[in-house]
Amino acid sequence: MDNENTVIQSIIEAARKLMQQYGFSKTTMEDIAKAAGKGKSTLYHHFKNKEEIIDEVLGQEMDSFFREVKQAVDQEKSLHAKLKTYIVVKIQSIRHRVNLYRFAMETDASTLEINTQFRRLRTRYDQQEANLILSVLTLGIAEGTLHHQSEADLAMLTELLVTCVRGVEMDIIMYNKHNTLPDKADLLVGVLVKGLS
Amino acid sequence: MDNENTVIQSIIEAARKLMQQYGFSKTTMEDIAKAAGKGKSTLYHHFKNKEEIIDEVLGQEMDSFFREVKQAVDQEKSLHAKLKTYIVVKIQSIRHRVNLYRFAMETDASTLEINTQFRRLRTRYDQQEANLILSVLTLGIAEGTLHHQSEADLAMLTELLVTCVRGVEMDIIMYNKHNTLPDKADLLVGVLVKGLS
Amino acid sequence: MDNENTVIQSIIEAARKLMQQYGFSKTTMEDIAKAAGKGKSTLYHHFKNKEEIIDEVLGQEMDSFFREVKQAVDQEKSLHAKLKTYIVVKIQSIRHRVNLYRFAMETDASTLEINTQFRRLRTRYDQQEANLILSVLTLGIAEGTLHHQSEADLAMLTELLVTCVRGVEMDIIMYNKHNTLPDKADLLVGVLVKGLS
Amino acid sequence: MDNENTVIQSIIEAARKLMQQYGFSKTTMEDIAKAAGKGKSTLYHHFKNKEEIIDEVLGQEMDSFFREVKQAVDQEKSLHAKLKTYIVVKIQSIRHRVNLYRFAMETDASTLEINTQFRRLRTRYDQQEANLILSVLTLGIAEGTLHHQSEADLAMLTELLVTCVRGVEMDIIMYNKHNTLPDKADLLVGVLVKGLS
DNA sequence: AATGAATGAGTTTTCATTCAT
DNA sequence: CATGAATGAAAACTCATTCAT
Repeated sequence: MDNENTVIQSIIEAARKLMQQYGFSKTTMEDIAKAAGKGKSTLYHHFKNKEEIIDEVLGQEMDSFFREVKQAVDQEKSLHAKLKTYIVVKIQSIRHRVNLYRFAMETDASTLEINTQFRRLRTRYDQQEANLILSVLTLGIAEGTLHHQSEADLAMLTELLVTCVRGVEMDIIMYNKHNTLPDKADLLVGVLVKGLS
Repeated sequence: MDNENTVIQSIIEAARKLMQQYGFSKTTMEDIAKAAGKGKSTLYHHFKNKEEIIDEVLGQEMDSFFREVKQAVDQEKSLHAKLKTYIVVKIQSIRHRVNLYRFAMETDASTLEINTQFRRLRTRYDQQEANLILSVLTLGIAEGTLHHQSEADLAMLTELLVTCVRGVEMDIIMYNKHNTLPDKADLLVGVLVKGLS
Repeated sequence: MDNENTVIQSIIEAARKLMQQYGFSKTTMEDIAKAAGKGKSTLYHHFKNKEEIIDEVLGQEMDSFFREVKQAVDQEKSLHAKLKTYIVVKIQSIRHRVNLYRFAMETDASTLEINTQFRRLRTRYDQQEANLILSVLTLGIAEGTLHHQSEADLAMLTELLVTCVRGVEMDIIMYNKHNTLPDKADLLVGVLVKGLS
Repeated sequence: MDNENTVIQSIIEAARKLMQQYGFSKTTMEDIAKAAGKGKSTLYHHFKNKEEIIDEVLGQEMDSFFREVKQAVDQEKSLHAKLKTYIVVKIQSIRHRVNLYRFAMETDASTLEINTQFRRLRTRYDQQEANLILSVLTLGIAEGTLHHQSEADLAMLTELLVTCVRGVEMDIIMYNKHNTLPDKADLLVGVLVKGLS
């Protein structure tokens, strides 16, 4: 039982490394098997097909991704610091996962099922993130940095903030522009906080 | 010669339609040939390979894309209106091109060359966009809505704005969340303008 | 020991159901194991290989098949009734076993051994059937419906009758034509009896 | 164009030989390609998939099969001779095609489409055969060997005859029992004609 | 200029069977 | 007895690209 998990985990581990480096479609079952030190057909003993491996890799990765971000944000005290940390750490975490992250886009008409599952994963993650940011903004209000807002407005602001940060993510993913990151994070937080206050 | 252009254009047209619908990798040379009413090997007479077709499709698409956005923005007068129009029209234009746009992500290690070319196209487009936004912001200063800024600061602001809008783009591309778009555009413009003033 | 038999029988039972539904080749060892509630490798404790399971399934099935037909024929009195019953019941019994029956044909060069074994089973069954029909014809002679015949002729007639009925079987197996069955059985029996008298 | 047919025909020819010898499922695309002196993927240039090759092989084979039988029957004059020839030649023709013929049975639940197409082929063949036998029986009536019959009865008799002969076919296909064939054909024809007169 | 023919190098998946515990 | 883990060998199918005409 413990062994079962070890084997499965070692396959996922191998898959994750390869997929991080080469992307999902370029990572073949053969590659994964070889990297895990197993026979190709052994993979099919533990997973129904490639899709199931991808799902597992993505699920684990997103969870650990969120944990990293949350932990870093939790350690900061002020609204400003928390928001900046959120942006910076999120981006840094993404940089190690660019290829996995790109997956969201590898979507074609024919891959609908993959995406269905992916969307589920993604939704779970987004929910967690929204909660995190919401609590940060609530703290900003308690702190006095932000005005008091209606619940609906807070939800909207949360969404807006996440949306803007997603723009920064994209700069990273698409252009590898991360040199100016801390400055841009500062500016973004400054503008948003001022704009929202 | 004129004929040559007609053929080439009909191939690109066919390729564009297919790629818009199914994405780049799922669109095969065979599909394109069939849709263009030509033999598969004919494509290779006019283009070196699939990559070259993709480049051409993307290039044309980006140009027309930029033209749409610029034209709409130019018709507005105030800073506020221009920015909102920029966001709204850009997003609308993207919606018709989601799969083409997604291309930026279909990247795997092995497809580096494609990306190199894509990056060139993308850079050209970004430059045009930056110029457009810069001129809008400059107008905002002339209008008195924004403070006067150093050239470096203006560049930074431009980039920030573009970055935030890219976040909205992503909401569309990844989640098809466009129902709240006009509201969100309003809010975003409001916050940014206030934050920047 | 008794337990051993229970396990074996439950495996065969599972195999039979699956093979009846999906045919021999499409029924995998995994399917059988799952249906029997056992591990895949457990099957190999009780049977040397898949072939041995097939043999057992076929053997049991043919025996029960013959028992059904014989029992029905024995209950009839006259030659005419017995022959008609023979055809009708045989066909009905086959209808529940179409996929098993089809097995005789799943033969490829590589499956020669399977067929060798199958031929043995089949021969045993055919012998029983020939005996049954022979006794029916003998009764027909005693009854006066048929002329007296030499032993060799009787054997030949038996074979002919079985052969013709096999044609009806095939109509069922290949075309599922069984709607006209009772009529055709009547006609066939009539023609044969008249032709033979 | 002529060349196209040559290539296609040579593929079918290769496929036919292999399938006649080894059966459909044991004949792989690779085998066919090798036998045709082509690359594996070339097959897919000319046929959509394995199924399409099988269909073509079967279609051609059935046509030539029917032609052989019809030609032989046409050469005979009397009802008796025609019927006997029908049986004997049909069986002989089948003997060269046993493995192809067996195909009808290679059916599993999953192979439904193949069978749909096969059923179409088979139906076409059966129709031709029924017409042939019908004309033979009509001749038997003209000849005075058979009583005059209603159209419906004639159809029924035709079907019965074909059905009985199918039994003989099966003896060949399943048991390779063809040594006693001519005698059995004589007997069968005798019994049927007497039974029908 | 146009194209039908050909293909190499992959890719996922299947399954009967063996082995270590 | 039982079984989870492992696998080799094969199979069907794909696709960008080249070549001869």
